[in-house]
Amino acid sequence: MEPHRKGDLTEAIVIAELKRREISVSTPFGDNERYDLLAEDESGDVWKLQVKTGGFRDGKVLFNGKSQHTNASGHTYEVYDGDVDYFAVHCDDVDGLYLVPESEVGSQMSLRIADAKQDHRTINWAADYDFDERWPPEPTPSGWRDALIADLRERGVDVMDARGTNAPYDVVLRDDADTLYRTSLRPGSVSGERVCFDTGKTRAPGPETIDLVLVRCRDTDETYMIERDAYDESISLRVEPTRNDDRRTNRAEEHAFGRCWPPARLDGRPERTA
DNA sequence: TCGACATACGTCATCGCGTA
DNA sequence: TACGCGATGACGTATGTCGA
Repeated sequence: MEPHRKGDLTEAIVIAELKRREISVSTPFGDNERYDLLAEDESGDVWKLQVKTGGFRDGKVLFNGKSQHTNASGHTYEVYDGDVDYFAVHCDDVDGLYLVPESEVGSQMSLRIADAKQDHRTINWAADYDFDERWPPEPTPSGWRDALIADLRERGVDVMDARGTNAPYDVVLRDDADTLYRTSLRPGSVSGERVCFDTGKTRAPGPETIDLVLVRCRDTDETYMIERDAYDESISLRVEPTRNDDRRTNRAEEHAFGRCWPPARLDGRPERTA
């Protein structure tokens, strides 16, 4: 099978495997993201997965931890380097699904299934990376949600935590004028010069239930604020200016929380006061 | 319309290094 | 010294965008 189709087939298989385990899966729109899937665990954390086809050779499942591009000077290779959280590796030959942290993968990795002729401490045993053993992943050590809420309170923002309720938002923010804002909190990262985050469309918290989205970007160490009705299904915030500046371009710096808070009165909404 | 260049994908070979 | 892993890079494929 031609490689590109094989990659698509593996992606389809992984999606099916995740759905079979009742894991919520989203796929990025278009072909411009470095990750293949977004998977959400039971706690609501969203993980960027890069699907890889594993080849079975010499008792090992082999896969590459880099992407390859072609440019004028020939082929170039790029490691994911934080652009994804985990590799979801599927090997058709052994019908195995493995979850490997991006940080543990260099340009290539092999997961040993068969016994080696020689015991070696560098051997990566496939059983240690079995998907069912590894899912759900460990929460991010920083506890980005708590850190974000603490940061907001440090800025003097009144934050009411809505976790544990059935509310479609994570927190409610109150400004100095006692106006309340139903707010969704999202982790974000920089990919392709844009701040990427799960826009939440899979869980359908639209403008009718959410006023603001706060994105905590680990790469820029910045919190961005977006009014929910500023986009329909998705929005991207450019970290670097484009060559041809366009007024439609959403610049990340213009959404920095410190610059945007408190929000302008949301048009067409009844004023909500405490 | 077409070529250049960009985004992806997997396979394979070779080499260096660490370890038993 | 043999073995095993990881790094590197050449090679093949498909598809989309953009400008001449």
